Order: sequence, then structure tokens, then C-alpha cells
Amino acid sequence: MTPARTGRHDREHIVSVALDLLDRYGLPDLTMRRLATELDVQPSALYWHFSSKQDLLAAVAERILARIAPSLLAHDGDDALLPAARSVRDALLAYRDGAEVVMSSAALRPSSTRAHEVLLTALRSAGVDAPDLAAAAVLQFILGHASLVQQRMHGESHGAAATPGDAVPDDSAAVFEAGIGMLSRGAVPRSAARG
Amino acid sequence: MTPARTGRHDREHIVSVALDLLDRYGLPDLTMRRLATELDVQPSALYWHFSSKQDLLAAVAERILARIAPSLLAHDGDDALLPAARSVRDALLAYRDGAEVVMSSAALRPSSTRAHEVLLTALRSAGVDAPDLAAAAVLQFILGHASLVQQRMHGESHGAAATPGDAVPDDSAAVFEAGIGMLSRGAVPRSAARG
DNA sequence: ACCTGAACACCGTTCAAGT
DNA sequence: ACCTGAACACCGTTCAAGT
Repeated sequence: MTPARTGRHDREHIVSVALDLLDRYGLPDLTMRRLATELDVQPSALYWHFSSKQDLLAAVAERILARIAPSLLAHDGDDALLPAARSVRDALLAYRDGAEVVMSSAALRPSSTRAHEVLLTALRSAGVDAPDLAAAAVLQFILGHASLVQQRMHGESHGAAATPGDAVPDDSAAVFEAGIGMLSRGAVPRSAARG
Repeated sequence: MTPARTGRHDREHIVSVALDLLDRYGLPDLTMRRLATELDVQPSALYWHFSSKQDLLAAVAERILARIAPSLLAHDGDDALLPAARSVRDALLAYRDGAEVVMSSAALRPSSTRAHEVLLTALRSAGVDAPDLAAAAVLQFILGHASLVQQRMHGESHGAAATPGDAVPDDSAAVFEAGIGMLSRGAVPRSAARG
């Protein structure tokens, strides 16, 4: 099985190669032409499988979010949010420029649904009021956080260190914990919502 | 004054035209070549004023953030964060794709300093513990929020409405208020930090 | 059904040369 | 100091035509 060298490329396989290219070279270098070259195919061949680059990137985004731990329902109670939030963040950070890819196709919805759901479930089990609004807010924080973390990596790689020798201390993990902590504690409990 | 048709273009003027182009056509259509055409100049001329497109976009980002109300110190006390956060959000949303531009050059720091400062001041005056971490977290939420709001606009403009007739209800303002509310309430007061 | 070949209308950037 | 002209090495996308 797995025909090694035939010209067979379905969407799944193309997305895998795209994800590998993304992780190795970054989003700016994930071009349809490079992807085609990697697949030993003409660029135009990709347009039989995907209607556009946007379409391809949406599929890549979906795959990135597939890493989210499917069920964190084990955790029940007040601190259910933190592991769910970490799971989403880790998925975004697992591949280079992952957050940017997800964000750029997040408007088209279905991709980000997975992330929203796990956060929603956690917030519901914590018994917060208006969990839909809260989940959306938490997701926006995580996306903003992960995007900035990965953008900072760009600056460091080909970046001129402004003050050589003293790199900016990486407090990103602390900022993440602080943010999720604030959001978690600040969520209004259902009992306090109307009473 | 203001020599109308001479070839004089300083950085300030170029940034103004770039910002106008951004707002009218969006980030993907803000190209060095279009900008040069708008300035009645060859594309290569831009590289005398800016070392790269990244450099140009950093200057555009700085201008976008210059809209932030310079001093919101009037508000003192517990609810100082909300007006500061709104001011940052409004600056990001004032121009098309503003959040994405700021985010893409946020790693290079100085641009985002302005936003960080106004949030930091608000959090300090509210007497929260570890205001630096908290300000960073709030800024990341606002950037994620604004980016998604503007990304959603792309989808709507040239987007096929999945279920025609029932557009997604715009609850973005409610999500923003919910997020800032959670972050604000969840911030640990200085008195409670160690005692 | 799946891909090639060739074209169209673009990009960012560099660099010698002009004034 | 500030800009032109020309080139280099690329892009995403379309579409007739092949198999």
C-alpha cells in the first residue's frame, strides 16, 4: 500500500506536505510553487485539489487545531480552564507560524470551532455565566498571545539584537499563565450573575 | 508652502499615503509598487526612505498606534482599565487591517510600547499586582480580538455567506466587554498578592 | 479524474546611473 | 540627496490541452 512514487496526491497528503514546509521554512516561504515542487508536480496541479491558496491554508489550519486534546472533560470544577487553554496554545505553537495560519483562516469559522468547543466545555463545567462570550474572549487571548510569541521568534532569527548580549527575557509563559488566571478568576459565576 | 508637485517625499508623507492605501484597499493590496505609483515615483525610490517593506510597515504601525489617547490618567481607581483598553482597540480598528499591521511589526517592539504603557498605567492606578504581566496579557487579548474582528470583515466582503440571509450576529463588542471585564476583575489586587 | 505547459498580471529588492 | 531604468528572482491563478 501507500503508492510511493505514483502521481497520486489527495488533499490529505498535500496538507501534510504543506504543514511540513510551513514548519521548516515559515509561512512566507509556503508558496504554491514551492509546495508543487516538493510534490513533484506543476503548480497548476494544486488547483485541482484546492480552489485557492486560502482554501489550502484553511485545511492546514484545521490540521493544526486537530492537535487539541479531544476531551479534557476529566478536569471538572474551577480550574478546568487552564489545561484546556494550554492545550489550545500548545497546538498553535506546535508548528512554526501556526497561530498566524489559524488566525488568517479563522474567519471562515469551522477551523476555530474545535478550539472554541474545548474552552466552552471547560467554562461550562466551571459554572461561569455567559460561557459563550467567555470562551470567545479566552480564545482571542490565546490567539493574540501565540501570534506574538511566534512573531517574536521571527525577530530573533534574522533580527539584529538591539542591545547585543542581553536578549529580551522570555516571560511569555508567565504572561500566558497570568492572562488565563485573570480570565478564569474574573469569570462571573452563574450564581452571581442574576442574584 | 507644501510644494504641490515636486518630487519631495519624506518618510512622514510616504507613511500617510501608505496608511490611506491600507485603509482603502487592505493590507494585501498595499504593495511597494502601488505605493510608488500613488506617489508618482519609481518603486526603487522607496528604498531610499525605507530599508524594506517591513521597515515601512513598522512606521505605519507606529502611526496607527499614535491614535491612542495619550493620557487616560483622568480615570483613577478600579475601572481605569476599560477606557484604556477601548482606546487601544479603537486605534487598531480605525484603519482597515490595522491590527494585522501592528501585530506583524509588534515584535520589533517600539510600536507596541505606546499601547503597553497606557494599559500599564491603568492597571497600576487600579492597584493590581504584577502590572507588567497583566498589561501584556490585556494587550494580547486586544490584539487577538481586533485581528479576528477585522479578519471577519474580509470574509464578509468577498465571502460567500454560508447560510444566505442570516449573517452571523456581530457580538464582537459584547465579547470585548466580557473579556476586559474578566481580565479586570481577575487581576489580583496588590493587597491580596502576598498577604 | 488528474495533471502538464504556457501564459497573464503581478510581487520585493538591488544597483548602476543620472541630476 | 534623491530618484530613474533596468534587471533578478520570484509570486497566485487560469485554462486549453493532454492522458
